[in-house]
Amino acid sequence: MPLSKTHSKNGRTNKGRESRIQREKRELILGAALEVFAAHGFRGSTIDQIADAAGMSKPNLLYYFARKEDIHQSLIERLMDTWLDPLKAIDANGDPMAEICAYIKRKLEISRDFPKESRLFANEILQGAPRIISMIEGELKTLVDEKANVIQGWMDAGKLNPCDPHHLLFSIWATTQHYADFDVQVRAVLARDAQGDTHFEGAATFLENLFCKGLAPRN
Amino acid sequence: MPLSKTHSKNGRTNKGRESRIQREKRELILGAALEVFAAHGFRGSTIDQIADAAGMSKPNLLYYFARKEDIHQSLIERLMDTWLDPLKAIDANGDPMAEICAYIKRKLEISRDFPKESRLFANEILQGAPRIISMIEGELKTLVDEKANVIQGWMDAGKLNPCDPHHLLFSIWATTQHYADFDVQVRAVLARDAQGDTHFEGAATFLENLFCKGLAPRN
Amino acid sequence: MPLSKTHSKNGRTNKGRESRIQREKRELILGAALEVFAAHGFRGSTIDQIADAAGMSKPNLLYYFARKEDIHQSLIERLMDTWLDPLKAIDANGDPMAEICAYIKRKLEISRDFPKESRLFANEILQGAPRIISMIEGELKTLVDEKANVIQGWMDAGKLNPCDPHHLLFSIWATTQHYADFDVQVRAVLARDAQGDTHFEGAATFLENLFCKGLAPRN
Amino acid sequence: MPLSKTHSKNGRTNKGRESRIQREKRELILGAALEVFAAHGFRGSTIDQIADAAGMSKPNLLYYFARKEDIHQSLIERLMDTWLDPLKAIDANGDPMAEICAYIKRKLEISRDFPKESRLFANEILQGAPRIISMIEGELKTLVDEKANVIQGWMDAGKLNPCDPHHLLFSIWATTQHYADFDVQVRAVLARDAQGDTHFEGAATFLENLFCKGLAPRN
DNA sequence: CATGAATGAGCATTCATTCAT
DNA sequence: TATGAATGAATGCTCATTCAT
Repeated sequence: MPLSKTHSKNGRTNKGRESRIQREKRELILGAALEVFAAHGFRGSTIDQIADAAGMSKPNLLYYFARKEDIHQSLIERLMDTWLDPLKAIDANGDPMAEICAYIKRKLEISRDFPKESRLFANEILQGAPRIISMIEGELKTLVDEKANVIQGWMDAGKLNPCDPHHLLFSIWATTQHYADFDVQVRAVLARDAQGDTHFEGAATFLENLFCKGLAPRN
Repeated sequence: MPLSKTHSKNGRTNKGRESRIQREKRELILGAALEVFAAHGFRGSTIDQIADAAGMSKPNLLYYFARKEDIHQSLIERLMDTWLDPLKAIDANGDPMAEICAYIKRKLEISRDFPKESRLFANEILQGAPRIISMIEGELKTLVDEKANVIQGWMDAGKLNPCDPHHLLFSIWATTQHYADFDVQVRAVLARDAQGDTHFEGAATFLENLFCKGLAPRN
Repeated sequence: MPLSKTHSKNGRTNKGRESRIQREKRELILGAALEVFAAHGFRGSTIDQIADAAGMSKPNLLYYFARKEDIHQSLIERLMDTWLDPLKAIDANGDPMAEICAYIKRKLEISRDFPKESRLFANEILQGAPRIISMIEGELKTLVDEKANVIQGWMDAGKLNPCDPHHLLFSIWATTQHYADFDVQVRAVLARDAQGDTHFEGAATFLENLFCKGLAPRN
Repeated sequence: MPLSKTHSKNGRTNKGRESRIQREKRELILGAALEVFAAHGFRGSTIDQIADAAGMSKPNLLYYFARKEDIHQSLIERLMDTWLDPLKAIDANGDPMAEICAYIKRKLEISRDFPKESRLFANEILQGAPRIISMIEGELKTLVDEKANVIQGWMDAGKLNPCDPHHLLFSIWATTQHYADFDVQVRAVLARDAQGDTHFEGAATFLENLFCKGLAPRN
């Protein structure tokens, strides 16, 4: 992760060496920023809010990240790993149904455990993905195409009911991320049934059933 | 005579009579605002952008809508109808599978034909739905509960494979709206296969298959 | 009273002929403007407020007075008459004490009956009298000097206790106008004793006593 | 650390500790603001004018006082002390005539030395005292009632010619403040006699005479 | 490292005034 | 006359960013 412009500008670049304290401060800021960005969007968030949430002064925050945009960029970048990992984990040699069910489960867990990350991502895509379009057209597309091939292979082998693998992935993304991105709506509609995160179990049951039924090969 | 606060302020409003020209201008503004709000969110949009998009001066725009928030409110209000209508159309006396398939189809058409509206809504929910939470907790929840009851009835009657009706609705919303809200990502991943709106047919086929299989009763 | 610029600009000047209707509308506007200007000052008042108070549209109001400043100017001009008249009425041939008491009484009546005019004047003076300084340095000063001479004459003749006639006039102005200009404060301090205008009687009694005692010649 | 809302917003205020520099800047601003507000009233004054007068940029000024209203409020608050102090100083155990004469003298000195404060106050009252009405109905009224009682006591004891103590106070206020509030008019009328502040001596002589005569008990 | 102070650019909104009908 | 519509110039305020210490 590159040091902020402030550093290089001062000619005091640490050449990759970052003290533990520095790293911790940057983590602190990123955590605060995630909270704020996920709640108000990029334009709707102010450096003041983030500095407040991080418990530091605005200029001090800007010492670690020279521009608001940089904080956002850092968040997005590390987000992409979280985002791609579950998909990467789909094992071409595993049992098709099990692999897909596991993927759904992992995605749902991410929605439950990292809803802010999900909303940050959704915000970014909604605005046209200005800052990550290249990553999407590159890394993500490559990975998706690869895994779609795997799934297609399974279908061709009669191990899965045939359908478009890309749309299958879209549906898994959509249904699982929905519980993070549309959280307020989900909770409002479920009302008292959605205290805490209990409704995630209902969601898991439902989605497993939906996709298993939909994908199980006819015998 | 304008409806905006600026004018009603003087208490000489014409009570709903609105000239054709006025109505057209207001439509023009709302169209431009939809474009802008959907792309940048409420806080990320400026009156200047909207005025530019509508081809008028900022003060002139404010002649029709006294505050930025008023424009947004107007859009949200008319959006809610578009949003609830398809759900309302689910007929308790219709054929269960047909009704649900038709609902999915309608929702998908909305994503194709009114993607900006969908993104406006998504933006709003993502930010915690500050301006529509009451509508969601009220009108929407009531309607959802009602239709969930209908679906539950169908399941109890053995006409549908039993599952949680609320999560079913969430999944339909998520999968269909995904094609509008995550449009850039969908197109980037599908690349040349997603020129125009052709991928919506693939989506329709896939979703129909998914939900039909998932819901078809075992006999 | 000159016609507004709008008229001359249009080349449709009525050459001093003003229809009854026109005159009435102008009166209507001036009345409304007096109310508004007295309450909020020149800069604090908007044409909208005045138009509202006058029950007409803003452009229509501006048809009669082309600029906000013109309305204010008209008010100030006619105010000066009201302002100078009581002073003019001091009769050099009258009984000194009676003349002065009558003057005080008239001034107090003006404060009671035309408080808005008084406040308009006070506002103008407070701001440095930008629009009427010439009138004050000219007409008013001349008149004051003249009457001060009359009073001085009375004193020289032993009919009044000698004192500075200018400061005497200032004190009469100050004490009487106070009940209009500082109306809120007077009422707040007197509280329930100042319902309606009843406290003006107390003021009259007090001031008559004060100035009579102060001016009565020692015998 | 600043006291203004902007800063307290983040909850990390230093609780009253204010650097010397800061205090000086705030004084600078208040001085400039007093000048401007006294001359144009609250609505008639712009932050730009004040910033200019204080020799700083508008945002910098807003760094010290987050809102225009805050500056005004600060001025009004410190004004109230200046305003009530002389009245408080009236000593129930002192010599009645001497006490009142001293009060008049103090009030006149305030008009001479703090004319802008007086005009600020007059401006506020003229506009209906929106921001200080509570202070007037509370603290001021209480104090006035108390001192009016003292004066009434003196009258009952035959030490002063009986009259309404409230109107007496009003008259003292009116006559003394007149030299600050109507300064332009006073100077214009006195013309060359009012160069500098020399006319304040004439005023003092006149007022002492007026009120002494008016209040001296008949023996 | 940390922060108080400063600022340019921007933004929503107001308002006097003009224009067209 | 009357008014709906339009606009340039403010005006209060925000905010990312910079500067100095």
